[in-house]
Amino acid sequence: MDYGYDEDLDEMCPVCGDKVSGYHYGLLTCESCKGFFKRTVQNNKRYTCTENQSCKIDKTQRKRCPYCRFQKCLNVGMRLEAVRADRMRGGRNKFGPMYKRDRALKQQKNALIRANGIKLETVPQIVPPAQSDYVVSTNIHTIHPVAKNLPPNPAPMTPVEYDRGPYGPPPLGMTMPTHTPLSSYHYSSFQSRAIKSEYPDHYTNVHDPTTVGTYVYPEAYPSSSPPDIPEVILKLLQPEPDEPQVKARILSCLQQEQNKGRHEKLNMFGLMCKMADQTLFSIVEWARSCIYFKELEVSDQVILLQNCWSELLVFDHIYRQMQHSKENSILLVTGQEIEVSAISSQAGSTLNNLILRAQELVIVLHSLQVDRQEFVCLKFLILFSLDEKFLENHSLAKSAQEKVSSALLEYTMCHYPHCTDKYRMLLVRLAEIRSISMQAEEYLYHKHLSGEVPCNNLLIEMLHAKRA
DNA sequence: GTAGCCTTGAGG
DNA sequence: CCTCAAGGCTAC
Repeated sequence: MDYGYDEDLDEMCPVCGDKVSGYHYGLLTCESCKGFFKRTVQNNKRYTCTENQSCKIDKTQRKRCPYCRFQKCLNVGMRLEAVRADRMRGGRNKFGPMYKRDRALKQQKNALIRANGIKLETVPQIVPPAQSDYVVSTNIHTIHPVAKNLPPNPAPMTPVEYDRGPYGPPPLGMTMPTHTPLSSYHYSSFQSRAIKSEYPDHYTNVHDPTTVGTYVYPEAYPSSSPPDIPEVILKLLQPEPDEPQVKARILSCLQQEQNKGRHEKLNMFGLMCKMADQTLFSIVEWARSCIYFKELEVSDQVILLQNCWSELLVFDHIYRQMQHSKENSILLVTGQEIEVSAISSQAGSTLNNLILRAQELVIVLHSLQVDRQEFVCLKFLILFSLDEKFLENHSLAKSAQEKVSSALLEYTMCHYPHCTDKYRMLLVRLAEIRSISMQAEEYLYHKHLSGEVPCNNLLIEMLHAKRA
């Protein structure tokens, strides 16, 4: 049957621009990128980029940086699942119907061009897994969670999702060449954070707060009587970003995104990624103007941020929900509200579990009456959660961490005398934030591998940096 | 390691 | 049968 295949073959490989030789691993690519992708996945190869992970990949330079080439393969939508774990030759895989549909679309487009001489928008190569949890309105102000009644997907195959893909759970060994097992994760040695399991044994691993109080901190209280709020905390409060300003900036950024061409528009999940991406920019800005942190060498700043970016995002989310004070809905950084029930009916089990865990933590922290002063301290302690090796060589960071810990202890004892163990209870919760953020990273990584995270996303850069 | 060509084999 | 997207082979 003629699918207009000749026209397809005139196309350029989305990875390197070379001539396409057919559908390979989910989309039309050239023979060399097909082979490269196969070798990489089959042999579980791990590359590193000697530049800054943004090398240009074209026909002449594609050999120079396999790291960026493979990233581009994933970004344009090549599918790890299409590389067979059993190496069986021949036959057909489940992408067949998708390829067929894509051909039909292209044929339709070509027929229209021939008939009308109209130059149409490019028909995208196989719509990347667009199974959105939500239907995205064209206007960011009117994002609404929508039930299943909307767009019936004409594709015979539902797109792959981490939670409930059509092939069952993804064969991790095969599909995640850069996967780092959670168990090999570096845990901080810092006080309550010296926790080995994902679900920490609360309290048993917690540093005795009384010993923290024995530190001497000449800078913290320079004058006679202790002030109402320790000076360190006052300094931590200063670089706090202006909420409305951040809100406006992110909102306008998302609006800009939605005003792009039709095919570049993001689905709900994509928008959420963009939102988190922009929030992360604000977090980095905050860190850079943060006392002690700004005095560190840039390379050390990078190490710290790479270590804790997802925790800071989770904590930012949680603190927003604490102020929001509505158990049944989630407040976004843009000021929009989404009903939890609407999310849970649409999202997969992993995302639901993440939201649930975060909401539970919101309740706990709410009952602990965490205030803004404590919030900034905890944020700082997350930022300075270091592993043993780092700590040994960075006395400045170590003393900063101790100063803030001490200030937090003083503050809680002074302002919440009825809640005798508040300091320790707060630190214990940092471990839960760590655990949630790690689960979130895994989730995001799977979403990224299935091509659902928009390109040029800081979150993904951070993920890769951490896994490298 | 790369990339062009070859072989395979389920599904149409 | 034929198709074509998998994996395999091998000169470079």
